Amino acid sequence: MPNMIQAAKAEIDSLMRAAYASAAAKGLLPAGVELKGVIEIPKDAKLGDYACSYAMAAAKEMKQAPRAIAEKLIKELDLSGSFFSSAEVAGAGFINFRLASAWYAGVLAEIEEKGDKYGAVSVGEGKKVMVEFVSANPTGPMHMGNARGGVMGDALASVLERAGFDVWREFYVNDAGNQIKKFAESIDARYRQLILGEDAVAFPEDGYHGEDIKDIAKAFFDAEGKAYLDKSEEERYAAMSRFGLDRNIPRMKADLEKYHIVYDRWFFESELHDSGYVRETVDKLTERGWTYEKDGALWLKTAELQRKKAIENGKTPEQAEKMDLKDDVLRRANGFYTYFTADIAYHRNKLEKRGFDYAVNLWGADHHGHVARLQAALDALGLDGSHRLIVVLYQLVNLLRDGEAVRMSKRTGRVIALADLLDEISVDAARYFFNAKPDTHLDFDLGLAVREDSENPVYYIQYAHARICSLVAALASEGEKVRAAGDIDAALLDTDYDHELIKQLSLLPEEIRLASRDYDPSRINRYLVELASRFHRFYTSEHIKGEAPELCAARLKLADSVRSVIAAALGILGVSAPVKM
RNA sequence: GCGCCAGUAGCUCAGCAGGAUAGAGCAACUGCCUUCUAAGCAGUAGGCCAGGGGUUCGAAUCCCUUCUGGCGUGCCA
Repeated sequence: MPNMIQAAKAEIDSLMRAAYASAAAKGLLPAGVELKGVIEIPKDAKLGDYACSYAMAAAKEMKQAPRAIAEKLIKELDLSGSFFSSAEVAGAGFINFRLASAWYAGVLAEIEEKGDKYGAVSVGEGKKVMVEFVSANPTGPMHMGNARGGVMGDALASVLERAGFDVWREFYVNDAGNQIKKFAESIDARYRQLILGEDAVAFPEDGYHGEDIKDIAKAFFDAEGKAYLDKSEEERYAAMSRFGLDRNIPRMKADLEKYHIVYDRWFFESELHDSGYVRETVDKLTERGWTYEKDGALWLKTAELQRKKAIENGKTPEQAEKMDLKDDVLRRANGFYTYFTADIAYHRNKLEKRGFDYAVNLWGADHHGHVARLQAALDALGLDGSHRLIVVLYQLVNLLRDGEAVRMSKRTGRVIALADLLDEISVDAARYFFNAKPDTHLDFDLGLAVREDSENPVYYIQYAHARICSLVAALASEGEKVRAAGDIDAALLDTDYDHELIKQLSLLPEEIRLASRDYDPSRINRYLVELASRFHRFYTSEHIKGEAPELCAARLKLADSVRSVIAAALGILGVSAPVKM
């Protein structure tokens, strides 16, 4: 069932076609021209509620001035029984339509019918999409960038769900490879320092220097005593990395759950190695002729693949030749696979083995160099990575307090950790503020996030919701319940405030469609601020309680619809909708 | 060098599947609570959309180019 925006646009299209057929039949306009152009909502509501550019687009082919065509078409327009009360020619040849009360009533009815599912659209067609986000190294505590990625990933997943995709949330745990080796070496060094003294054991140059490593070593010592002092390096590393991961991963889960982020699965990189899937993936690339051996290592021809891709994307062969590209190592001379190789295998696992139509990843912007080559590698496997792997890059977070940069955490003397942030601000504020437009640096101001006034958009939105809840409760206690959409007279909602508010309500499905198209859930933030703003304006200028019964009922219904839509949209962002403030 | 992203009001940003006079919030000033939450509302101001070319009825939006900033360019992850 189409939403009210689609319904309005579809109706304008058919009205215009009927008008053109009629005008052509009378010989007023040349026949046989295919009508095209856009039907849109004008930026300035004074111009009209919907605008149609068909007359302008047809001007050339009809060999008439756009305004003249528009005048002829409008004479043939029959608006009776439609969603529109009037139409007029304006500007260079626009035809502007004015909505009638039946359409406004339709919006309220749709909101009532869909409830907290209002805004859902079906562009996803049930396709399976995996959203992989955060995927922080399990070798230490998470930081602000992870918080942003977590909040954005979770909100994006929700947006895609509302857009009709079959969504799966996943955390990729890098529990194999070089950094785990460093992790184990670091714990081992701290463990032995604990027993033998700090000076007796050298700490690895490129090890993890954080206090958390000492804590892990201490816990390991408490559990095992000196038993591991004399064991082989291999045994020590295996036991310590296992011990460290078993301690860190549940903490990461707990930290993310504080932000109300829950995954369908935590996928372990080691699984890909242990099952032979990484090797099998490399073999497949070799079979297809995309690898070669050099200096004892196995290489992937990523340069050639990326040039091919660049040419497909419209670059000239000369430009592609000029690109400074290098091939990548899949298997090092020491026999170990690189992180890149495991990543290729992981994405093959997503797209091929597990049958996801799309893999959406949220990465910090510093990883942007990997996007093209991972896509290229998946292309080489015949998986169309250029289209099925979508990477959303987000810039890092600058933490500010009242305009000044915050670098240190008071508690640890180090960069503020994910979990500590919630000591200062609410989950709602974190979820709202981190969900900003991904491709710009985010200045996150702790002072602003805790402010309780109009400068803080979270409170502004939540306040609108609470205001309505309190209004509904006050009227209910006087026996005035919110009526069903069919039982109010929508024609009484006839002020500009009413109309602007209802039109904003009608926009949520469109916002969700665009947010999913652009992989940008922050559209919902902006939508909510605008909705709250229009509600506050309506509320200030129009009374509800004490008005004539029918008017009171109509306005109450409108307010309650706003309440429902705010709650639904906040729900997508994972922000609460308080009943009282 | 090459690649990706960004450059719109003093600040933070919308608008970028081409449409009408380029928007909002903040900061500044002025008003509004004897009826539903003032955590709210109303009003005043600010611009060569980084520069230059092109495409067309029409460009902040598309193309080319120059400049500025961020990031990347490992047998690291």
